[in-house]
Amino acid sequence: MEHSSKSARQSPTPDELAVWREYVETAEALRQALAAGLQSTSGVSPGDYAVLLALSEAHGHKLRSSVLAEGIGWERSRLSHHLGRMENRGLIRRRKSGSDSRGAEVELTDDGARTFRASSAPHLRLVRRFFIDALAPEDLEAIGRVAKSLRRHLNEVAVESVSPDGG
Amino acid sequence: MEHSSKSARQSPTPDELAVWREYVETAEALRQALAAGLQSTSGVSPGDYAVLLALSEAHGHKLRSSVLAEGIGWERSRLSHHLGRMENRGLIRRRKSGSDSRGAEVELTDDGARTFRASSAPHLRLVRRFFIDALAPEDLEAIGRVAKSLRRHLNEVAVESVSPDGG
DNA sequence: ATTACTTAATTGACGTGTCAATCATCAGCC
DNA sequence: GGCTGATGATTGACACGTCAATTAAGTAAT
Repeated sequence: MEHSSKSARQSPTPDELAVWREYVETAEALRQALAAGLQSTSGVSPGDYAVLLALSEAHGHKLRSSVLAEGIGWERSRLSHHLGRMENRGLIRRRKSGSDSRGAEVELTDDGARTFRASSAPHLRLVRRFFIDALAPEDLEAIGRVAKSLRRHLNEVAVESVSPDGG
Repeated sequence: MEHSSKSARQSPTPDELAVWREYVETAEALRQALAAGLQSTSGVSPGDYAVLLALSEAHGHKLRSSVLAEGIGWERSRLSHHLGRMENRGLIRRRKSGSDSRGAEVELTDDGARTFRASSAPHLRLVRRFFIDALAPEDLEAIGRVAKSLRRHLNEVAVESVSPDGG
């Protein structure tokens, strides 16, 4: 392997790093702007929104805890903590599942359903204003394509990191 | 204003929404992968890293608290909490500033400097592996360009949101 | 049926982030 | 000096996220 050849380089070049920083800071700003909007228009957090959305789309407005976790890509424990908080606010309800009584069924309350309906439209408007409206159609297409490929790459490389020669 | 004309539409189309979701999930996965890598290789969080980096680059390895906050784009209170934790771990030190004794000077300890040196290379390697290596050069360029424009747009629109007709 | 293993979910501890309230100091003014 | 208002930073309360440990219930082997 050649020293200083492109494939042997381990750290990003200054130019690459600049793009990385630009990306990270923008992603963070976007995340925060959306979270603030959601909070101020409807009093829900992004986490609340994800849970309410998934339950709203589910048959009978209820899901097994594990299925819900899988669906929104959360760790079990994170979901458990979050559901506890949402249950205290009356947005959802938990009950033991009939078929497998280890499992819990998470169910949207009427209040939760109402809250989701109220938060959805303002949230989507903000997604449009903050994200879609900023982008030319070809940029939007490019983002979708690049994000998909980034994610695939990330999964591949993440596997390596667990194996002996990975880090 | 025409109903259902493009400019009057408020919510994203399903296609636009799909790109948005792809983007959000990828950004989140990337964030998390980097954080986990940083944690496991050097025992520092992304927040720690940001603070250590800024102080490492500062003259005399020290900065006014407010300057540091500005530099890394954090709220004062967030920084204050974080510095408290870092001070407990011996990574930084705080002392009253001479010129304006409201202000605090934040100073990197030797241990903090060592920790940053140890964490920097592995972190940059991961940035390369997870981000740069996944992208064709023209994609990287596109990301930089799009991120910049997104951020500009976000700042403009955020201002409107504070004014009477904004939300 | 008891033992052992696995799986579903919760819990506790602790680091992180935000908001509002507070404390201390500085600057201008009388 | 002694107000007053702005500014730098901290604090407390509470929501959020991760990790490791735990509880509870299902499954398999003997």
